[in-house]
Amino acid sequence: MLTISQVAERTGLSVHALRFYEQEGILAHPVERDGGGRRVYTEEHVDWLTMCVLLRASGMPLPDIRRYTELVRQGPGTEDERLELMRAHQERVTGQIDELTRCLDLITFKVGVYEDRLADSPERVCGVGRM
Amino acid sequence: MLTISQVAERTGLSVHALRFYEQEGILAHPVERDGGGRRVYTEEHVDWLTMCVLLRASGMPLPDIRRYTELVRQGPGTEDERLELMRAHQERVTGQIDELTRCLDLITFKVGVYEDRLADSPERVCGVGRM
DNA sequence: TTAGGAGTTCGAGTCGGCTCTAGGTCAAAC
DNA sequence: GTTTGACCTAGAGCCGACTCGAACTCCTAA
Repeated sequence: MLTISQVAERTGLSVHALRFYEQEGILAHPVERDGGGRRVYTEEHVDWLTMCVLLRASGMPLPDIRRYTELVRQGPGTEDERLELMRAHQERVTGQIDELTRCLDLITFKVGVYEDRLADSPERVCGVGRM
Repeated sequence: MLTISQVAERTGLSVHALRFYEQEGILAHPVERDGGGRRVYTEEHVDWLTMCVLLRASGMPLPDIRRYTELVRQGPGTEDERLELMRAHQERVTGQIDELTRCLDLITFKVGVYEDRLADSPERVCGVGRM
């Protein structure tokens, strides 16, 4: 039994984002309301949202997360599509990691270049200049 | 001596993006114009832009790339700030890779879960259901 | 009983990074 | 000589994922 701000704190999402996610259908189980119409969350919601945060952090777009959420809501029998979704995302993420690793190589090379240049001539720099 | 569309093809940027980048000050050397006012690029531009594409692909924001470009334009004496910029970006990228790797662990776990579930009961799926 | 704080809805605004459109110029091919 | 296609500028539009604001309702505690 958690308030929206407690869930915000636990998940790292803002209260605005939490309402937005709910409206976007990014919750596997509906959020109850108390007498005054306020949202009442459970630990299950926190768990689900925590996973959503991870999916988002790895670049899964909201429409995909919504689709996945729908499949989970529909219950058993949708495992094949869930697997498909996750596999596709898995590939995207490995691809991203690969690309970032390639970029990192260049960046690390650049860092090395500047370190050397500055080590050689700490006062008046006289390197190649370009790039 | 290259036209904008040739540069677009070589760098993977659109012609729109190339004009936009120029306007944003993302070119270490100015682009010349022919008699008709058309941009004339050189291989050096392609090299520079290729690096910019890599920096963008690794999430460096345009303002940072612009700053880096300015420093290179200013020539020798700015190496310390260039190094600082690249080091900061290097850290961001390694951080990103770490985070993505953590996310990938969850995703791979999920994929495993669904593979097992589907392998156990290819016809009528009777798994736990939640998530 | 009233002030404060946390919650509500709905809709508008923001931001980065392009992308696209309109309206025009120019050189070459037909 | 006109049509085609690539180029130009300036500025508007788009997209995703929030973020923020206004105007309101509650509950609680002084």
